[in-house]
Amino acid sequence: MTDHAILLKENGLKATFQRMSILEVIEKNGHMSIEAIYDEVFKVHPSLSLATIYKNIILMVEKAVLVEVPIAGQKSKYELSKTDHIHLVCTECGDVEDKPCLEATDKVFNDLSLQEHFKVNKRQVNLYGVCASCQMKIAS
Amino acid sequence: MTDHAILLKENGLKATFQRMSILEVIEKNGHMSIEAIYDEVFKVHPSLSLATIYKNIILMVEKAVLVEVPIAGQKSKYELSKTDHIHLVCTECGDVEDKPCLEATDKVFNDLSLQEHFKVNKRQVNLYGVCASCQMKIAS
DNA sequence: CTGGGTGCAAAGTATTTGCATGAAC
DNA sequence: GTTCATGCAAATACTTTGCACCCAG
Repeated sequence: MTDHAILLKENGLKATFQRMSILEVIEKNGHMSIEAIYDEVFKVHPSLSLATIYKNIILMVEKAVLVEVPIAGQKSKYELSKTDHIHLVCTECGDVEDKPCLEATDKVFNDLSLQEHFKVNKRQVNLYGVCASCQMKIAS
Repeated sequence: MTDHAILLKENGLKATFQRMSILEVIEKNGHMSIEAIYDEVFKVHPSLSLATIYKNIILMVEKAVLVEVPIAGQKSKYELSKTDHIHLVCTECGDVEDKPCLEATDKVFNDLSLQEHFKVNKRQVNLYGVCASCQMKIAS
């Protein structure tokens, strides 16, 4: 049984071929929009319908198998749940990279949580800018 | 001439009644979805069309009069451009509060910008949790 | 005046739903 | 076998566009 099958089972979901394919393409690409997931999964399983993608993304986000990454100026992308990190969003090509979350920020956010009578459960940090590869394209 | 009119002019936009109304309701409410903006502006100016809201939001985001605030599990909200801050997003009622951005995080992000060959232009920090007022509702 | 802005209605996308069929366990 | 998931097609919701008319500068 594959890791993805186990992950699904642990969350009370049947390990269908469709779900496994979705998790595979997201794992391979890191962060993907619904449309991009569909295009990729379609290559492997052409009969898979877009409705199935929608239903499963919603379900897997509810079960916390996936996380929605909302991004200014784009449709949301989805990633596998993993330890906290920062998103570097390139405003030229739209790509998203992960950076480890630094301890310093951890502490700041935790303090804030205590101060504010606001019980923080999750955080999302997006830094928007231009990635190395797009900087080079622009320069040339 | 009002502040909003000046703000629009400075960015090369005519100060129409519609645009002024949009800015007013956003200023009053802090963070609003397209739908919410429409509902509020409609009260003042019932002939205003949703298409006009869309056209103007897009325009004002381009001109940096407004900022899109993308939020997991909701449609994006829009706020007036202002100094950097953190968003506390309540996952119960959907409301968004601002908190000043702490110097400590500032420094961390700036350092990261230098390290990473990634030119950061803008940042967005969302902390998701339960606001004080919803915590009380849940408890009772 | 005149150019840009608005409102309307229609077109285009994106997302959700209901239901008959099919697959996982 | 049962239960839950899928695929399809239709419905709904969201967003954009084109164009005739109107208003701010």
